[in-house]
Amino acid sequence: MFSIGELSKRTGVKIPTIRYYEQMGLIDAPERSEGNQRRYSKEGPQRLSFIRHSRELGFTIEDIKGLLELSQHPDKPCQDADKIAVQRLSDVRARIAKLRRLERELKRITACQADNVASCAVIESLADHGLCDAEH
Amino acid sequence: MFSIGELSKRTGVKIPTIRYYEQMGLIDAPERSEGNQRRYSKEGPQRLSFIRHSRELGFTIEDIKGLLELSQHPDKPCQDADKIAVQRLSDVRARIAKLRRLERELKRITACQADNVASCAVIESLADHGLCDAEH
DNA sequence: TCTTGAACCTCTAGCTGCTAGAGGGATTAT
DNA sequence: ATAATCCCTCTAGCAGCTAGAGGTTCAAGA
Repeated sequence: MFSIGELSKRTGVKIPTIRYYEQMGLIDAPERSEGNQRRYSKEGPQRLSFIRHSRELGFTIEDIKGLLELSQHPDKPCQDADKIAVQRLSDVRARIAKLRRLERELKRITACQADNVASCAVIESLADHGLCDAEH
Repeated sequence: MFSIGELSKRTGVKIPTIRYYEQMGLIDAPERSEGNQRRYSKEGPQRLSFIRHSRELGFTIEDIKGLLELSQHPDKPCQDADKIAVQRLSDVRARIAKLRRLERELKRITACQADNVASCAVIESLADHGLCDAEH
């Protein structure tokens, strides 16, 4: 049995965020002390770490709800979980591709040698999308 | 002189977004018709395209304010503009690096061959951060 | 000229995923 | 017993829009 502050320290999830997750239904409302303070058992950190890790990987709250639901039913086929992860993977790849294009353009832009804004590549490039290498 | 709908079509920026930019001070409040509707002149699309392009490159509204300010003063040195762009470039690179790590982990996770959730790598990996290749 | 329907207006509230603060009560160590 | 530190709920705020309500204006056809 430990407090929310303790749970926060163990998992690296901030206190208001823990309460937020509780409100969003990601974690069950824990028991309370006499004085109405949250008291977590040892399952607390596990579930919260799962959530934290998933969030770091970019899963949405809704995704995580689905994954948690699944993990409560160990006999279900894991295709659903896989589907969510595959979707995430393709999101991530798309974002990487897009950022690479941006990187290329920003690199070009920042190679600016002009002395003043009138002929500055940064401003010019932003004004004229037609100069871009790629679409975005 | 054209309407906000026309401006929206020409620039690809949605109507409420244009009004939002006006409110945020990115674009000047345009003239109005007799009946209080916005009427833009040919400078409208230029500035808005600049903004749109900048947003696509991930510049914040505040960044763009700075860049627009600069572009109004063509005799200023362009170091400031360059600084903003360089900062963006390093942001983008950091984001790419982070996403690459996520991609690697998701790829590993989605190679799940199990039949049911009990031994599914997706769930397991998310539960146990210790299995990660990298930090995040 | 009148009428219709599309486009426009302002204002408010909602989205995601938290985070910060106010104003108060509980717990813990000394 | 008291002080320091924690915790409680509730509300509001962040970015960058987006959606809706409820009402007005515009432009084109009859």
